[in-house]
Amino acid sequence: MNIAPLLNSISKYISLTDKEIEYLESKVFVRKYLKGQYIVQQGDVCKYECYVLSGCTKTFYIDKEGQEHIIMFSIEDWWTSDMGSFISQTPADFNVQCLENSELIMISYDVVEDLYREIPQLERFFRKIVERAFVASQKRIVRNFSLTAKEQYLYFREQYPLIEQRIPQYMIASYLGITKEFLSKIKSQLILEQ
Amino acid sequence: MNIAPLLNSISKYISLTDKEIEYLESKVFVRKYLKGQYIVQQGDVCKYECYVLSGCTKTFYIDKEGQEHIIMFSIEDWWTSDMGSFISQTPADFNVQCLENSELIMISYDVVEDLYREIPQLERFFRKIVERAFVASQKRIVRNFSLTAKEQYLYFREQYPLIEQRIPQYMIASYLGITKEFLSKIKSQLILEQ
DNA sequence: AAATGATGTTAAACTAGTTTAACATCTCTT
DNA sequence: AAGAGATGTTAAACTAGTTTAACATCATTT
Repeated sequence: MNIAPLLNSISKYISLTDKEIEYLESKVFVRKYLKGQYIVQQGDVCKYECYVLSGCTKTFYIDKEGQEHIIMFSIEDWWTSDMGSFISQTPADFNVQCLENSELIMISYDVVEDLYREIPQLERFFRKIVERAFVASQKRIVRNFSLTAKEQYLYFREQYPLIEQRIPQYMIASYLGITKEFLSKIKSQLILEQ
Repeated sequence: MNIAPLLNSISKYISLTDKEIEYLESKVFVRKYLKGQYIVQQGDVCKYECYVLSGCTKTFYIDKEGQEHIIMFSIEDWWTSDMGSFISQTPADFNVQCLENSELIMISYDVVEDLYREIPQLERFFRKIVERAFVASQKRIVRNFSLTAKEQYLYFREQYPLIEQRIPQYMIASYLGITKEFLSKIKSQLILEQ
């Protein structure tokens, strides 16, 4: 089982003993998903926090008009789940679906308390991970408030060049909160400008 | 020094020994601000995480056109700061200003590591606080995506009735991401409807 | 190579929310 | 009680982004 990328990621914030690494390894598992498969479904209780080893996922919800809205993408070395559902074990607001064949490290709700008890430092690691996620989320709200759709697209392209290449345009439009037609218009404007 | 409300809030997630409470008490302090005073200023490094004992604050930023955008309000029993600035000790994106005379418990960046070392459980407490803040922030993004301005206003009114009464309408408009003129229009529509 | 389904483009008509500007009301200070 | 400053309202002209609908392109399957 190859959890090395996760251990490497953890080691940026805390250092674990060999025993702790062994314990962590014994409590998590790796799971493969095919393109199109769901990791979390809206309405189900989210049982896992997932670390992406390879592949790509989208987190989205379907609104009352049946429209899909993409909240985030996750690629290698990112975390994904429906945190609201996970922490309170209530029905998920979001779906998480694989956009490519993917390999994830799964941390179950059933073991996460054991992990925190045996490896108290993990509490710190996840605190820091969530702090960063919160800051990123606030910054996204700021961008929504003060940037035009075109500016938001340029920001996305600059910030996540790797993601843009792997994902169809209409999903990027959904992530930006605009229609695919309008994104298409923005792109043709940008081509004319340069 | 009255930190009882904070201790009460902490006790919902973890339990502290008398010694730990004493240590916590020795490391934090209470500070009073007058209406209009700034707790954090855009561009400065945010030195504190603040727990609101009494009063009310707004967190906002000024965009490149000089427009103010309100990110959040904080009242009794809420936390406030510029977390992005605090965790990485870099210049703040946000201002935090008091809308009423306020009393805050201040936790300095200089002592927060001591606190985590002496009271490891606090790591858990803050992890949970930030998890909730992150979930709330994601839900706000969802509302921005799928609700009209009127629906967002109704949600705000239902969710934070206490805040609405304490704050001028134009700040609520700013929080919702709309102009004060349009909020005024929404309100007159709502009056006609009922 | 034809057919199918998924993705992307273009353009016209439309709408939610903005801008501008004038005016109304309220509260605090003197 | 008069004036000033902050807050709130109304309405007309405007614009960023949506909707609808038709068509273009590309990859995959048969």
